[in-house]
Amino acid sequence: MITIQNDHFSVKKICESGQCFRLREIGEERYALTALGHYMEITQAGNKITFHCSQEEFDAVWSRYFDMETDYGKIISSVDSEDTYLCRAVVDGLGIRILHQDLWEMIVSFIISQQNNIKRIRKCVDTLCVRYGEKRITKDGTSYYDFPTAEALASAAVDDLRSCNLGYRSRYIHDTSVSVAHGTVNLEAVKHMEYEAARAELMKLCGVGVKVADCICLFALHQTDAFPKDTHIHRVLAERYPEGFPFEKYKGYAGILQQYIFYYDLRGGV
DNA sequence: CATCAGGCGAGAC
DNA sequence: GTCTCGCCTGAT
Repeated sequence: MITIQNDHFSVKKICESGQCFRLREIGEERYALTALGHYMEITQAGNKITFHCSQEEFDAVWSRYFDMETDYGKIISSVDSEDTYLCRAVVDGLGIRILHQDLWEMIVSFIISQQNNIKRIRKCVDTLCVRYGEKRITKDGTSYYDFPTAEALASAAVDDLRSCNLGYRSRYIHDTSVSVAHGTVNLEAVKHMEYEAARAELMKLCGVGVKVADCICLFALHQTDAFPKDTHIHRVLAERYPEGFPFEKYKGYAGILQQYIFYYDLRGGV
């Protein structure tokens, strides 16, 4: 178990920002994360974060997952001081990070996310994991489920998926799982593509449109130019940036700012 | 009882 | 290319 101090790391805000549906609060300042075939608990008091894992596991798995190489202070200080809305958003979201999550998991999660709310998205994802994921048990006896593989989901009947309360997204998940399991869309290749190519390739998947593809690019491929525009972002851009959002000022990381704006708006920021 | 939640696909034009 | 419409389900 290792403890670090970092002003730009808030498990709570990462959890609330809705990019990861398998990070959940399990107690006072205590969180459980299931990702990349691992389970880990995290506790945080102020800027002190404790990862309940070995140093080796942290270095091998979580350091990259939590994007520890990126200097979020630098990003925040680069915000135009005259852009008072964006300044308020980044201050409110201090501690948010863009995770490096699993590509397949993000594809399925964000197909589920359309016309859906975070609470129900979590429930749907959990159900899929319990029904189709591998069950595992940690050294201290905590059981958890891996995210199901494309093959596992592809072999499920659409009606079985429907009974996971996926609604009309059941067919999308089924068709997409088949495409990936059969290699019609090669995810290993997608991982090595540039942003535009990856986005276009992902949109070949059923249920993946512009917005979902951008979420996948941002949260799995760490393509920080990707700027997912959902209904919240559309409204904020129309209200706050009638002349257009200044993408040229934030080339290479506008997507990270999108996440601050999304989180700020979600919490009722004005 | 309506409406809506981090859209998308299909069909019309 | 752009527009419209219908869509599962649960929360409010």
